[in-house]
Formats: sequence, structure tokens, C-alpha cells
Amino acid sequence: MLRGEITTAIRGAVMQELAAVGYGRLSIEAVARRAGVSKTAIYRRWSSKLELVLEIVSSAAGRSLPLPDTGDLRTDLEMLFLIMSRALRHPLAAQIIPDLLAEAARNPRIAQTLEDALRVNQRDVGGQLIGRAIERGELGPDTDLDLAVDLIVGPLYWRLAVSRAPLSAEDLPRLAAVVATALEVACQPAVRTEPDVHLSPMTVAIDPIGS
Amino acid sequence: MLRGEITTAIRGAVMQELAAVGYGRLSIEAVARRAGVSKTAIYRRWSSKLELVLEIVSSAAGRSLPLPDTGDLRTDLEMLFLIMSRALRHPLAAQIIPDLLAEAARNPRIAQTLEDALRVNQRDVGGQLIGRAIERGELGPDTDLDLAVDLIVGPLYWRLAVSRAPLSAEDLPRLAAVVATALEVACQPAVRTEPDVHLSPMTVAIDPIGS
DNA sequence: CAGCGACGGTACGGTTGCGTCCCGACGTGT
DNA sequence: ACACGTCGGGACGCAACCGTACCGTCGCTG
Repeated sequence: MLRGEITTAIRGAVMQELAAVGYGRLSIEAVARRAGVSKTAIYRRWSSKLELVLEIVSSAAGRSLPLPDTGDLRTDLEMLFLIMSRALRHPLAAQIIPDLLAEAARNPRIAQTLEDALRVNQRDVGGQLIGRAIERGELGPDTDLDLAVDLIVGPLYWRLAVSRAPLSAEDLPRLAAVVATALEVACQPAVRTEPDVHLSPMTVAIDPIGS
Repeated sequence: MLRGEITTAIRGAVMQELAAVGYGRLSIEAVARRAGVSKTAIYRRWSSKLELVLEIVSSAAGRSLPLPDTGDLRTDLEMLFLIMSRALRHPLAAQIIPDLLAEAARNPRIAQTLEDALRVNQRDVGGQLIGRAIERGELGPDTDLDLAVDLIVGPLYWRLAVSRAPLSAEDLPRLAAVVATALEVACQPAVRTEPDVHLSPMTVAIDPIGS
């Protein structure tokens, strides 16, 4: 009969400690100190540092975000970017996520856990988003899911979690519009079976003056 | 008059240790052990673990990659992606780079050093690439450099360093084509001075079937 | 050839964290 | 009200690492 308040305190301390020093430097003693509990309280609940972090992180990352279906790819992307940017701006998440992703390259257990946890949130979110776009005819049925996910998630992740440059509020819909257009162009329904569709005609159509 | 062979051995050991355990767990003793030298040899050359890593990493990252000027944005991107993918596939770099980027969120000195070192390699590479595209008229002169860099670097970094999904050789030019399109769409030369250019007219032009 | 200065290696005390054990306190059930 | 079971807290031995001081050796210099 473990006291729930202490379990909660430990969970919070793990997240804060993880953000402060990262997984590599995380120590049980520091977690206990920050949580105001004893080490025994932690060892009674989790068998090791790895189990501790995995359980807490996966339960935190497991809460799947509700993704609205707006009926339009670009608007869907705007919503997704809004949610992503909110999540990645959270001070704890902004430090924990890149840290664990880097650690995942080293520790297969972490990689597996993150993949399982994020598959619910991102891959399937991306998959659903793209799947709906395909159903609506915005994207072709042969759309490369991996490539599409890279295009959607990559730029925002890079900006918020890696380069960490400020991102103004109006940049978000702009990015969504660009990505949506790129997706539509790259994965457009095959109206013609020309091998190299590219966009030269589009550029012309867009830029009547000529480059 | 420090012996160069020992310095070289230390540098190599730091890189390997960094890849193996990350910056957080990196210990001077482990570096000395791996290099086959004594701790004194390290402390004589660098004052602390931070200085050690910063100097070695920045000197390793400082070698700027030659970026060919192919005269075409898409081909330039293909080249850049080829270089980036080669670099990010390198086992040491693939583990060290995400680790240090995560650590940079925590340590301002690391962030500053990485920014300085990578500004040479990436920002300016990206800047040059985009600048040339602007000169050629492929992109508008008011192109948002930050957004463009995000679009260029983000997807490939996500794929290779985060999701770590396999990327076949033919995916690279495909990705380059999509990104080039996205850039052309996002940063097209301003033909009209409408406030909200976005792309709705373009979407129509692109998708004659109708969404 | 001799002396000096700088080098690398070993040894040391101090600190931190790990994982475990024991003890006092609290709540529960009868 | 009492005894039992379980919990949290503090303490312990062990190991790793830090940063430094000392020591023998090598190479340069005069």
C-alpha cells in the first residue's frame, strides 16, 4: 500500500531532474532529494533507474493528443503545429525530449519505449492526418508516409528543439501552408503518369511575370 | 612541448567516449583509459571536461564542408543532402551530434560553441545556398532565411538523427525535390504586393481537379 | 657532457552515488 | 486496546571519479 502522494512527488522530481541534468547524469539520490523522500521509497516502486525513467516517461508521453479533423490538410497541419509547438515549448519537454532521443541512440530499451509511446502520438497522428488527406483526395494514394512525416515533423522539431530560434505566432500558419503545399505537390494524385511531374508548370502558373 | 601523439590519442578517445556514453556520463578517467594515457596528460592540456569537449568538438565541427554550386536549387539541395546524410550516418557523429544538441539546451557554453561552429557549416551553407537561389531568381529576395533553413535541414535531420529510419539512396533526391518545391512555393518572388499571399491561388492552379 | 625544465605515470584524499539493511512510526484489523 | 504488517528514513559498505601532488625520465640547452 504505497502512498500515492509520494509516488506523485517522485514522478515530478524525475521529470525535473531529467530536464535539469539529463538521463546520463540522473541519480536516484538527486531524485529523492528533490522529491523530499528517501531512496528506499524509490527502490520500493521501481527496480532501477532505467525502469523508473521508462515508466514515468512513457506514461507521460502516452497521453495521446486529440487531433481535430478540420477537413482540410492545411488547417489540420496548423492545428498539429500548434499542438506540437505548445508541447515543445514546455520547458520540461523541451529539454527531456531531445535528451531522451539522443539517449535512445545508445540504449535500445529507451528507443523501444519511446517508439512505442510516440507511435501513438506522432506516427499515427501523422498517419491519420495524411490518411485523411488521401481520402479527401488532397494527396495521392501512393503517398510515401515516411517522407510525409519527415516533412511535417522535421522543420518544426528542428526549429523548436534543435536550433531553438524564436518562432513567432504568425510563423506557424505560414509553415503549415508551406508544408501543406509541398505535400500536395509532392504527393498529388496522379492525374498524369509523367515520370517527372515536379513543379515547373506550377512555378510558371504562380509567377506569370517570369523569374 | 606536448607530445602530439598523445594529444591525438586523447582527441580520438574523447570522440569515442562521447559517442559511447554521452557528455553527461563522460569521465576524464574513462577518456584516459581509452586513450591509454594518464589523467595528468589530459589535465595538462585542458583545464576541465567542458573545455576538453568544447575544443575538440568545435575543431572537429569547424572543418567546413565544401558545397558545390551547381547552378540549380534542387541540385544544390541534392548535394547538400548527400553531404549531410554522409555526415549523419557516421557512427560517431550520429550519436555525438544529438547528444551535444540536447546538452546545449542545458549548457550555454556548449550552445554558444555549437552555434559558432555550425554557423560556418550549416547556417552559412544554408545561407549561401539560399542566397544563390535568390540571385538566380528561384527564390524571392525577401525570403525568410530562418524558415528556409528549417525546411532544408529539418526533415533530413529528423529522419537520420531522430527517427533513424532507414533512408534509401533514391529517397535523397526525392526529398531534395520536395524541399526545393516547398522553398520555391514559400519564398517565391513577390509578384504582387498582396498582404496575404499564402498559396490558395496556387493550390488551385496546382490542383485543377479540385480538392 | 652536465644541468635544467617539462613531460607522463602513479598514488592519494575527498566526494558522490549505488544498492541494501535495519529501525522506528503509522495504520489496520480483530 | 493490542499486535501485526508495511512503510519511510537513516546509515552502511562499496565503487567510481575528481583534481592534485609527487616522482622518475626524457630531451633540450649551454
